[in-house]
Amino acid sequence: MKKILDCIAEEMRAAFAACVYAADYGKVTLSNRPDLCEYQCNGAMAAAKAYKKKPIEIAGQVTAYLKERDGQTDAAPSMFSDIQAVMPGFINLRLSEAYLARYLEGMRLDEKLGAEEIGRGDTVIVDYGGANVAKPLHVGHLRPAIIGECIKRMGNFLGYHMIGDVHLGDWGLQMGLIIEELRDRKPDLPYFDESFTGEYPEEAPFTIGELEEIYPAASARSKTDEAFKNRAHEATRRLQEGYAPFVAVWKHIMALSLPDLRKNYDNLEVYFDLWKGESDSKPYIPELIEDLQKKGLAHTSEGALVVDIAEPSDPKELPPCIIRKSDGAALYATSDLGTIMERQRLYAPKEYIYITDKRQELHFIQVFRVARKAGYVEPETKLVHLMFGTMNGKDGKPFKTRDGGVMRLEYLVQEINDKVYGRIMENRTMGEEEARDASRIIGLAALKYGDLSNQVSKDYVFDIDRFTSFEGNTGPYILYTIVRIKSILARYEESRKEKGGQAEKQIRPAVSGEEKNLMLKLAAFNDVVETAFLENAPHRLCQFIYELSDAFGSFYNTTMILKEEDEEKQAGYIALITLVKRVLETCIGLLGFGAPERM
RNA sequence: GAGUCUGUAGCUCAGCCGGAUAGAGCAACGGCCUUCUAAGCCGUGGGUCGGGGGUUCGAAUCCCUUCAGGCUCGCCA
Repeated sequence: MKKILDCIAEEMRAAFAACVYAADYGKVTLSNRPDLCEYQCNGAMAAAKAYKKKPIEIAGQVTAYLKERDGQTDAAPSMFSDIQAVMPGFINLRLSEAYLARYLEGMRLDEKLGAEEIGRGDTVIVDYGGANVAKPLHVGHLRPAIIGECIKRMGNFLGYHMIGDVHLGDWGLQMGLIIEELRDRKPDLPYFDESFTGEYPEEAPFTIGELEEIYPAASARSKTDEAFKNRAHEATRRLQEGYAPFVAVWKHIMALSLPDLRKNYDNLEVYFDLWKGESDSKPYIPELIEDLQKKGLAHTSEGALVVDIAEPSDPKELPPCIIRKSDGAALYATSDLGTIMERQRLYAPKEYIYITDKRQELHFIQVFRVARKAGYVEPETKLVHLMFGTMNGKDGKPFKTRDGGVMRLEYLVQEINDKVYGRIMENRTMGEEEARDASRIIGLAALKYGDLSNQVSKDYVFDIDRFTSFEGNTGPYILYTIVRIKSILARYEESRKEKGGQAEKQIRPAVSGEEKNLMLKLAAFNDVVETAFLENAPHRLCQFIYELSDAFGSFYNTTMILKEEDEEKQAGYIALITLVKRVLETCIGLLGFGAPERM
């Protein structure tokens, strides 16, 4: 469906054109003065300069034309209930109730609620997750997972073919660190016996628990123990070369880690289409390096193989992209470039979206420039680095546990669920099992909404108490709105069974200000989803459903739906709140969570 | 040091490709439950949009400058 703003703008453009002004001045926006109007056009003021007239004069002409023409074109209801030219040159508009009802009826009958499939099946790779194997998910993995999942769902909804890749960190230095730490702890393992020729055991010689302890220990040690660090680099290089014993250890690590990571992502309702990792770029690396050399892009510098990416227009000269270290090992940029080669061959995406911490900005500038210079992507392929800000604690510093450590995601999720459970039990009578289920659903909403309602690129304060609050602009508040609608609809259906009656459920023109306001909000849905996706801005979707919930709250408070005696009117209300429910449920689905039956 | 991002109510945040009186939520205060979930709704108070210049009929928004903070600046990812 055409967006409501475009419908109005079309009329406005025609009016400007008919008054012999450029149609482009007929741009319409949502009003920022709801007390004066619902939509506004400021084009007359912009046109005033170009045509050397007073803005109000132009606004007056356009307004007069619109008033004359509106509603006379065909059998359709007239679009406006009020059109006014106001000093200095605003054109203020109100939509007619009949027109608005007809628009919403169109939405109601549309499976996609009026959203257009702008994606046309284009493939988009979303690289999010970025978990490291051998390391439990911690709070640092939360933002990419939540944001990426939302971007992916929005894209799919809009008709793109979104491919989400977890893209594990499974090929870098951390593997070397683990191998060497393991050697020191269990030197008798056959992997460390150069002369061993037998079969390596199928069972891993360590548990997931040990692994989770080994990595941080090794990582800390490498910062003070130079010799150990060098061994880790050497082990990393040998693993990348395919040294069989290390590959065997690597396979053990993968086998233990993957199910654990998957379980944790499942708990967050984050689902990847691909479980690839940096190691999958391995087959492409020799070719990558050879090609970069052949094209004359790569050269040796300080012992490493680098590609210059600096451009004269850069405000500061950027360092070259290192694709092979002086010890011969591959690194981050190498695997990302190899991965691009693979993705081009397997999926040929129209767009790549990488979701990482903003500290990686330079890395992606480098990788993107190399990919373009070497022609690994089409010139028109979009390469997007969606970078997110830091998740801070209430003190404004990066979020830590009470004792200053990094918090495991599992524990964080558990803490939130417990808080929500506590709140449910204070206020509601609900069985233990139902309350537990509900607190999982509500907890996830609290967590995701708390994150997504902030602008992606900015740092934000992660405040569990605020997020799990059931009041104000929170996930639980949105769910509460949905639950109340469900409750009304269930009661309505029950009473239909008893009394019969079959008034047609269709959207009727608003009879109150609250109802109209609710309808106006609903009408913005397709515009909002599209903008939220195109701008990679989930917070817009959050803001929208908050405003929609708020508008529903006012309507709910002033309109007794189940007590309404006029059956047709009541059926109209039911159609309207059913639509509100569908829009809200669709939006939270895109944000990545669902609603319980009761709360 | 250079580059870059951020600075809006006591707190947490919207608004930022220029438009009318800068919006929410929390916290504070005051109303509304014999009626669909009051985890709700309605209202009140609260602002030098970090400071200073400039462009413009009009600036939180664009430009310059300055202060404060974050992040980045070749072999980690």
